[in-house]
Amino acid sequence: MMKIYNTLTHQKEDFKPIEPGKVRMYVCGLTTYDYCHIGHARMLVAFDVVVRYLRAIGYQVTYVRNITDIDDKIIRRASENGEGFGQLTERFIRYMHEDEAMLHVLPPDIEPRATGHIAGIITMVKTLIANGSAYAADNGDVYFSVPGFANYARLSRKHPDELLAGARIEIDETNKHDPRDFALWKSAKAGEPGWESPWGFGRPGWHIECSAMSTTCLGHTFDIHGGGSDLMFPHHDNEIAQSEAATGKHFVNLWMHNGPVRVNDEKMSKSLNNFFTVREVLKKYPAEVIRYFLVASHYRSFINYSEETLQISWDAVERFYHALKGLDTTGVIAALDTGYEARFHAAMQDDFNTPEAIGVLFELAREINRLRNEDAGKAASLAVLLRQLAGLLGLLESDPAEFLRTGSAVDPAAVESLLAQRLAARTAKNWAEADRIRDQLKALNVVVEDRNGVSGWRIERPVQD
RNA sequence: GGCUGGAUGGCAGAGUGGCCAUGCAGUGGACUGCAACUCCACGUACGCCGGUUCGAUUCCGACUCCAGCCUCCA
Repeated sequence: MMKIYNTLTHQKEDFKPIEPGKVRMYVCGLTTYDYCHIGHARMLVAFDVVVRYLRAIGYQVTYVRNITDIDDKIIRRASENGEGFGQLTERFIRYMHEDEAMLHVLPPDIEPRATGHIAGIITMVKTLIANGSAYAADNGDVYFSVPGFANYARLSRKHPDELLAGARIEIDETNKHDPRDFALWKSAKAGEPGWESPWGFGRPGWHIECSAMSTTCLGHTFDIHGGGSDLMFPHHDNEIAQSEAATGKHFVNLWMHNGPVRVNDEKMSKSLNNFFTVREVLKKYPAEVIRYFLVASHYRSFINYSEETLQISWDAVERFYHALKGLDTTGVIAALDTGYEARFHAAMQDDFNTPEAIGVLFELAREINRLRNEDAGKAASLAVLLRQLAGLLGLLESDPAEFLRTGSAVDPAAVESLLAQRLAARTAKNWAEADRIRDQLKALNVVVEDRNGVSGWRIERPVQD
């Protein structure tokens, strides 16, 4: 039985989808006006693992992840660049898809864009006005009326009075009846893009798009809603308020939130401008190392991005590939009765405990190393199992020898030629010559590994400061 | 101030009422011509103070410290 932590109830719950065997899941995606950073990558990978795993244990998953392709930041950035907002978002959507592919994140089944759902958003806002949950201000803005919604902010467990006391009242919020009210529709200022609506030319507020897109794609009530923990308040609380006020139905059964990424033990955020983009990180580390780093901690805890943690991740991934290297797994069936598989699944079914699952994979790797000389067949079948299980995390999808030569600028043929000369020297017991060739290779960052009379090689990876 | 979460061995990071996480680094040994890779062995880890218990790092209570959210954010 799959157990998943529900942010709404603050406990792990047995996972029971509304429709047996099927899972309807919505995750808040990106606002596309800049490159993806490592925090985005964490969200993408965390829910990628959720989807992969739920599918692996037999669920038919409909995974929806939206794109916010119209909002204030997009408008500002486009205007700074002197380009249309659509030009800007198209470009960064393309970059996002490239980054996803690099990180082995499978695409969602449906990837709705806010600008593609304007009609649905307007319909929902109309409904909210009609039933008294929202009101149009004189300037063409439409606000959701928070005081009218019982149990507001039950996800973040904030008290209404304290929100009132702490609310920041700004100049453009003077049209609100209550400081906690939030915009469903924003009227366009001169020169801003927008759409015609019953309240004039304007654009949707941020929160309403997710309510409209999720209910359009998945129905009034669905199984899982995910996103970064920083979205819990106000975004997700507002989604709940809007959706339930509009449909009268319970919105979502299970809320999942991934933890934040910190950089050198400091909060990483747009405002501090200390974020690393996926692209720059990919220049320093192989994609699988980044992915390992992201799943080696539990998805709900915070993780710290630093050169040290990434180096440790690299070591770990190399260890796996050393275990897989040189085993002929073509046509081999995975070992079935090992216990490793059961332990791996037990960890994963306990709220996707990937660190514990990975611990099991390391034990499996050691077993492979132990067996490889005495029983190559069994070692190969365990290697197939290792690959299968790691595959559920989106890991170990590369060729071992190739991975161990990541970033190599040397010519493989030249290396092989030197290795052949060295083998001749070794056969003749000319150790001085053999060592000289090995030193020569070392100068090229090539490390020689002799095993069972066969000389393999790998690249000594760069160590960052 | 309110809400939420955290404090585990040199570092990273799971977990459990009594016995092993796991990875990296370290020490000793095996393998190797020497290395590398690999294997074996080793480390009196659970913030502080009380309580429950035969027994608590694990449960309960107080305390200290840290972080996230309450403003755009994955």
